[in-house]
Amino acid sequence: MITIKDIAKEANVSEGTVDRVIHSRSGVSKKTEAKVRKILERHSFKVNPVASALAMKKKHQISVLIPEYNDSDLFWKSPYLGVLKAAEDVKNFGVYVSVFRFNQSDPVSYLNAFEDLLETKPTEVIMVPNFSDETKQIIKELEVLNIPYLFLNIDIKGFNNIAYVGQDSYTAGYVAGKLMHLNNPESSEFLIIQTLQNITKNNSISDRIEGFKDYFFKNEIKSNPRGLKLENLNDTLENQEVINSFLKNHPEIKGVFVPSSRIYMVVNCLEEHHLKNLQLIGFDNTPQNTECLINDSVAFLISQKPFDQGYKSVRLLADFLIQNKTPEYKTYLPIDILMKENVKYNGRDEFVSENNNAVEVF
Amino acid sequence: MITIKDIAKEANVSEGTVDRVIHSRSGVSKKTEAKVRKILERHSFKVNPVASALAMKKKHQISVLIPEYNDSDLFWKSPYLGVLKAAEDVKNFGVYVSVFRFNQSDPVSYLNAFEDLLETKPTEVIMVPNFSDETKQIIKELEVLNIPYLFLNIDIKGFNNIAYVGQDSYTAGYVAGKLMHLNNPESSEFLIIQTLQNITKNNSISDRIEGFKDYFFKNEIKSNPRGLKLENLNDTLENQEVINSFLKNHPEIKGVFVPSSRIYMVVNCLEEHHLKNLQLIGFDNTPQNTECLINDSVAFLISQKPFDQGYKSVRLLADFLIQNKTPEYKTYLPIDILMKENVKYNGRDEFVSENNNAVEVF
DNA sequence: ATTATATTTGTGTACGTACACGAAAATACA
DNA sequence: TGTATTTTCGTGTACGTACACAAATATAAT
Repeated sequence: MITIKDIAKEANVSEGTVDRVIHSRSGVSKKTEAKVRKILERHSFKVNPVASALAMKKKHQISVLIPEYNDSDLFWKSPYLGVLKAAEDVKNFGVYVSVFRFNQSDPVSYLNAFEDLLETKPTEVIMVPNFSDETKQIIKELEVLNIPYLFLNIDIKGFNNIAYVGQDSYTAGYVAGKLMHLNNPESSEFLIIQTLQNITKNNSISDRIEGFKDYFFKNEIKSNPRGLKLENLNDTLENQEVINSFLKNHPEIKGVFVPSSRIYMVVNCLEEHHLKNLQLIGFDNTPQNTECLINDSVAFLISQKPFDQGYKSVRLLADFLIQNKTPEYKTYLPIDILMKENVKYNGRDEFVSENNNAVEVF
Repeated sequence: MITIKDIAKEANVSEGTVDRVIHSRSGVSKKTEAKVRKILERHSFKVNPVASALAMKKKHQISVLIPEYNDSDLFWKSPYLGVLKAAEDVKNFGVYVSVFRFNQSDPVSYLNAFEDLLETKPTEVIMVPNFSDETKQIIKELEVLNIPYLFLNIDIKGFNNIAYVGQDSYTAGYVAGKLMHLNNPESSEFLIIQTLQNITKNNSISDRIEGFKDYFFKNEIKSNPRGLKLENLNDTLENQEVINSFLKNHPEIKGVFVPSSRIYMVVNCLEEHHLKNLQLIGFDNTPQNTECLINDSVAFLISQKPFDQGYKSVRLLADFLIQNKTPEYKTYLPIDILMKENVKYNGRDEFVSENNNAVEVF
C-alpha cells in the first residue's frame, strides 16, 4: 500500500505539500504541483479513507426530513431504519445524521419540522417532498443557504435536487398492470381505489395509476378500469359500505388495484366472497400487507425497497462528502414483485436497534 | 463520542488496561477488569472501527474459490464483481481478498485452484462447493488447518461451514412453478430441460426442479412435466434437433422450464413458431438471458442476485473478522422475479473496475 | 527479610492523513 | 543592497486504537 509519505519521498517534497496537491489546496507552485500530480497519477494513488476519516477535522451534518409512521401506516418505518443503519455506518467517518419527521397529512408540521431541521445547520439535506407548495418554500430557503438536497421516494420535477432515490413509479404501476392482466387474461375490468389525499399531494400514486392504465393501452388490451376515490383508507363502516356496494353493482370487476401502501385496509373492508373472487394488487411490504399475501387475500405486492431507499440516500451523500463521488442523478431502486412464496426472503429490514445513538431523532 | 481515554480516566487505570479488557486479553486482575467492564457497559462503549482498523497490526486474508466465467456463460462474472467490490470496501480495514477460479466442469482444476489458494495462507475461505467428492477432500484439509469456510451459491449439507450465502433453490423453483401456472392456468404440460452435468453435480438445479414440481403437487394441480436431459446446453445442431422434435411430438406442452442459467441457449435452439407459443421460464439475469426477456422470447427470469452473493459473502466474513459479528448461518438472498418491464432496474452490477487492485486474481 | 518470579499496570510508538503553524525561499519595493 | 511582503514549503501534532515493552506491584521461594 502506497502512502503519502512514499509519494513525498519520490517527489522530494514534504508530506504536507503532497497533501496540498491531493486536496487542491493553495500554496503550491505550479512546478511542484505538476511534479507531484504526475507521481500520484503514475501510482494511481488513492487516499486511505480510514486514515483520512480519523484525521479529518471537518465534520458533516446530514439532516433528514421524512414522514412519521404509526401503527396503522408503518410504511415510513423502513426508510427510517435504513437511514439509521447508514448513519451508524458513516458516523465514524465524520458524517452525522439527524432525522426530523412530519405528519404526512399536515403541511404545517412539514414546515415546522423543516425549521427545526435548519437548526442543525446541515451541510446536506435529504427530504421527502410531500407537499408541493410548501416544498417550493423549503427549497427556496435551502438554495439561499446553498445547501444541497436530495429527494427521497417522491420524484418532483423542476428543482435542482442533486439526486432522486426511489422507484420509477410509472413503471412500477405498469408492472402492476401486467400482473393484473396475467391472472385475468380474459377480463379487463378492474377497480382502482385511491384516496382524495393522494390525488392532490402525492404524484407517485398518480404515476402508478398512469403506468397501470398504460399497460393495457400500450398492449392494446381493451380495459375499462373504474376508479373509486375515498376520503381516507381506514377500516370504517362507511368505506366498507362504499366499496362493497360498488363491487356488488359492478360484478364484472375481477381485480382491485390499490396504488398506495394501504391495501390491507381494503382487505379489511371487503366482504368474504369478494376476497375469494377478486385479485388484489397493492404496494409495499408493510407487515400488514405481507400478512395479506400470506393468507391469500392479496395476490401481489410491489415493493419499492423502502429500507434501501433510506440507506442509499444517506450513503450516496456520505460518499459524496467523504470521497467526493458525485452521485447518479437518478437512483432507481428495483421494482420487486412479491407474492406469497417469495415474500419471506424479501425486504426484511436488517436489524438496527431503534435507540441507535448515531442519530438524533426529533 | 466516548473514547478509551475517557474510560481509562474514569476507571483510574491506563488506556492499555482498558484495551486489554476490551479485547479480553490476559494480564488484568479480576478486580480491575470488573471495574472497567462496568464502566464500558454503562457507557455502552463501542470501539471506533476506523481508528481500530488503522491501528490493527493483525491482517486477514480471505481467499475465494469460484468458477470462472466465459462469454457463453457469464453467470459467474457477477459474484466475482461482487467479491471485488467488497474487497475494495474492506481492504482499508486490513482484510485482503484473493480470488481463485476453476473450470466448472473439471474437478481437477477445482483441486488445483484450491492448492494454489492454500498458498495465500487464508484466515478464511469462501467457496462454491461444486463437486461433491472433491469438496469433501478440500474441507478435510481446511478443517485440519482450522480455517473457517463459507459456502457460496451452492448449499451442500453435512459440513461445518460457518454460513451459506445464496438462494433457497427449492423455493425459487416453487416460485417458478407458480409463474408457469399463472400464465397457463388451463394447461399443466411442461418441459424441463437440464443437462447431464447438472444432474450429477449441482444440487441447486435439482432443488429447483423439485420445488417446481412441488408447486403443482402441493396445490393439487394435475400436471405432467416432461424432462429432457441433454449432454450440454450449447447451441448445437444436435440440441436443436432434439428439442424441436421433442416439442413437435408433444404439442400439448405449453411451457419450458430451464432450471439453469442457460435458457438463452434453449431460445437459440427453438424454432420460431415454438418461441411464439411457449412460455419460457429460466434463471439468472445474465446479459444474454436479459436480452431474451426484452425481445419477448422468455416470460420470466428468476434472479438469485449473484452480485450480492459475492458481495455479502465477503462482507459477512469481514464483519466477523473486524467487528467479531457472528454471521447468520443461512443468508438467503431474495428470489427476484424479473420480467420485461422491471428487468432494467434490477441487478445491474454496480460498477467496479475489473483491474481492481484490492484483489489478487488467479 | 531478601531475592526471584509471576502478575498486573503504565508508557510510548505506530497506523496514514489533515491541517495549523512557522520556516524558508521567492518576489516586490525602496 | 537591504527590508518588507508574499508565496511556497516543511514540521509537528492530533485523530482513537493496538500492541510491544518497560515499570511497578504482588506473590512465591529461600
